Amino acid sequence: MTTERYNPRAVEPRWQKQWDEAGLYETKTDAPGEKYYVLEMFPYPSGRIHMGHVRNYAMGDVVARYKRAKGFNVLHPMGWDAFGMPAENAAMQNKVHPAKWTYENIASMRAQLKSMGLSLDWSREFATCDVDYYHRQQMLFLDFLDSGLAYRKKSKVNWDPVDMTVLANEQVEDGRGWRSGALVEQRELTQWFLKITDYADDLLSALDELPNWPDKVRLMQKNWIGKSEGLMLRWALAPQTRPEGHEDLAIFTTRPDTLYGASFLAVAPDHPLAQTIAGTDPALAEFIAECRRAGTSAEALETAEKKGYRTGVEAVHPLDPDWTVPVYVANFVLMDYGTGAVFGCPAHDQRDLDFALKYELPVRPVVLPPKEDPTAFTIYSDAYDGDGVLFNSDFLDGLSPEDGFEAVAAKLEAATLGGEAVAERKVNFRLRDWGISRQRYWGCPIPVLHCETCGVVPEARENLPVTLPEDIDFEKPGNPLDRHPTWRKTSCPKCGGEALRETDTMDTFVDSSWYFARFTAPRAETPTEPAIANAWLAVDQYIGGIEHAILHLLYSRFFVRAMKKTGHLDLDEPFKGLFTQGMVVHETYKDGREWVPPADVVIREENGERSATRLSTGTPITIGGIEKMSKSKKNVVDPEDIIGSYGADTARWFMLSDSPPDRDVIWTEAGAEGAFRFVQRVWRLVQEAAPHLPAPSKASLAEISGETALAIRKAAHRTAHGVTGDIERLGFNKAVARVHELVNILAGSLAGLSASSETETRAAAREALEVLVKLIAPMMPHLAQECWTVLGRDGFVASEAWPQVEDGLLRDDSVTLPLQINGKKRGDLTVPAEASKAEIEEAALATQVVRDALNGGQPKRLVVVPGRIVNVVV
RNA sequence: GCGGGCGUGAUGGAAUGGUAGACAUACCGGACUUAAAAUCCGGAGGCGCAAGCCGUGCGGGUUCGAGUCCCGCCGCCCGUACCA
Repeated sequence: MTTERYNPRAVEPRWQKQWDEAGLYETKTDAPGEKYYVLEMFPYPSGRIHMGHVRNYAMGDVVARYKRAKGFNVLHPMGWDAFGMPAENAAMQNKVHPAKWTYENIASMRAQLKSMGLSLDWSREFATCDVDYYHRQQMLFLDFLDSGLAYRKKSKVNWDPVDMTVLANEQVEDGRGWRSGALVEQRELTQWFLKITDYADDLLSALDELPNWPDKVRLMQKNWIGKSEGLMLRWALAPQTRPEGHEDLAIFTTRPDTLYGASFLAVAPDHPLAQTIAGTDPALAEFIAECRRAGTSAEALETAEKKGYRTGVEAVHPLDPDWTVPVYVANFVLMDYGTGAVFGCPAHDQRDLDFALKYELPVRPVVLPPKEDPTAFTIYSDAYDGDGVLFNSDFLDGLSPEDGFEAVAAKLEAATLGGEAVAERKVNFRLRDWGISRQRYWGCPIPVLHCETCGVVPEARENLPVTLPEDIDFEKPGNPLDRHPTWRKTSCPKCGGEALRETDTMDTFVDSSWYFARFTAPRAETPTEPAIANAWLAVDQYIGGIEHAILHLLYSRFFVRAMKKTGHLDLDEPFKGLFTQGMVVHETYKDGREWVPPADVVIREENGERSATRLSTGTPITIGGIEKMSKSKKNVVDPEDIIGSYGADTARWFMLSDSPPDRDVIWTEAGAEGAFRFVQRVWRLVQEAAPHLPAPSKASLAEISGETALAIRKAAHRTAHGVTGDIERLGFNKAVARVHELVNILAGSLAGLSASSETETRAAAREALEVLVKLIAPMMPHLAQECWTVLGRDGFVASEAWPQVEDGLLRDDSVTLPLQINGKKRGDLTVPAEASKAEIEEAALATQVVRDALNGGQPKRLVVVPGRIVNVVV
């Protein structure tokens, strides 16, 4: 018997062509079956797909194919997140137009994705840089503007004074511009914002309605939104010390109970009070200027050394008119949060303590931890932020922090300062409005005009789309729209006079905040066809990287609310189910200081020691750490190479098999080879058995009773049951392990199968092999299809129903329980499957191990968990 | 800095609070082969001749029983609002 080796290079394109011609994966909204929308985060068209894409899309494809087999009407589209900075960088470096660069990248990535054999509906494809798409985004923007969801305000950007351009946070390295090396300055610009804060409370409370999201993502969003209930509290400023026009200073605090521990106030460098004082205090002006040379990212601000400047202004303690504390300007206070001013309580906040120790401010503990002596309790270098009882706090002494909060709030709400209440209760959110203005070319133009008479005017809807000009130059840095000779000049739709176009384009997060809705009617004249969008949405299963846990997902959640308000959707949440996959990582290699790609490395293993040499030069190579695949470290494996040599099924199978899908997976050559061997193994198993099987659907399975045949049936049904549950829970690696087990069993029990084997065995073998083929079909669609044909079946396995599990085949007559003495396993106990607790107890006490352990005595305790364990405590 | 996560054999990992290491990779031995590859069979957490003891990043705790739950550390990863 000779078997032909499975050749994916010939088989895969052949079936892909046939699926394509049959329109197998094109979705019709009115097709039968309950709808199911599965979506993977669409890729940025960098030019080549990477292993992370293979993993992401393989997972989504398993879900899509599985749900189709379960009878659902599945929507599984693909598109391109095509605006953004890399295209502009390429334009500057290689003098290629961003559009040309982007569309060429899309063309090559589309070809690569198609070689993966994904069950995507390509007829719905679009790129966010298509005029057709951003036209509808401009319509949405105007609707948002009309409903008060878009507005302008001043905010800060990173400014490179040499390149005269705005920098993204990632373009700022150690406070300097990445190209010019110049010290970055903060600069204030008037920019466009979307009012995500209107929905802060709803975005928070609706997290509870998302049970199919990972807890960690919901928690991250909750903390990001950052709802806190506190007190807005005004401190009088001592008359001799305060500047003109600043009688008091409002701070926000969630801990008014610790007010007697206050030792300073601190305001943000941008706070009006700081600005006023800086007008007459050059040293403060210099301090503020220094703070502004830091970049705008929260990370940069918070990791910088905490510094303050003592203004000389003193603030009067709201609970004690004889007590004043100094007012500082501090680099760690954020103008965006609360009032841009805080009070410092060093004893109970680590950051305040660090600040107080540095500037030799008093540290007065006011919360006494349980079991501490109030006369001896002292704070040294660690602040105490736990619970306790208030002390050193006058009328608050003895209260809990919660009661202290209430007492202070009640007292200060009633007190007045300058004719108004000293304090008021306030709910504050950490979440800020979404700044969408970008001073860049390659993005969706914001469709408004600036008219000298009418001010800011929305572009008339009939004048949309506002398209990007094609004749641009990237010779100079900065926004090409700004210096375009004619593009800006237009007329005002309101007065007909001369007007200038807005040159800001939109953040690319806007593009990705509604693409899932556009897929439901990708060619509609309006942003959505509401009836169709409502029928398909929400996305039932969304799959993508954990790095999007907050921003992209939160913006999308905001967008469906805004689109609901403006009548484009009737939907509460965009993504019903969410799954966050891990990254694909790989070992790194270095030849001296130069990174070396894996393709140029030969690994040897001797006496358990791994060593490496460079293929092209023969020089020894240092094996480095396992890191996220990245161009800079060259530790990338090109999926095209893998698909070219092993085939798409092998790449998909390996990406699904080796690690839990939410964790990182390490790409290894050996793992890929192992997956390829398994492909061949399945092929051999099916091909060798096929000639000896009964004709399709001729096998009668009901009266099978022979031991061998029954064992085959049980194995197949047990596996089908397990794999079904695994895929439902997206446990692909476990599904793969079960399929391995089934193939191991079948390879053994079908080894000698021939035409003269028992009829029962041959019938069971056909059933088992068909189950196997259907189970692997979502993961390795080409191999499954080829096996399906070899088994004598017509048509597409992709159109076949998922295997039906016979529950009767899942049960065994007896079970073997581990038998523990004092929690340690000392034996096994085999009992009938339906044995009662009492029967198991009796059987356990009768065993030799237990009798030895008891030594004639009585057990102290007997724990029986039927189907699980028996534990005898002696 | 802050928020979130992860940590189990040589390696990737499995394990509703219930037999730690399923399944796979690498490795070792055997069969087949002139030989190799492929394939098939077998072995294997550590220590020990064995009975057994020890083992899930480190230190505590809860429990009849902890990889799993709680507290405190360490290390790595993600996010930190203009990377996508």
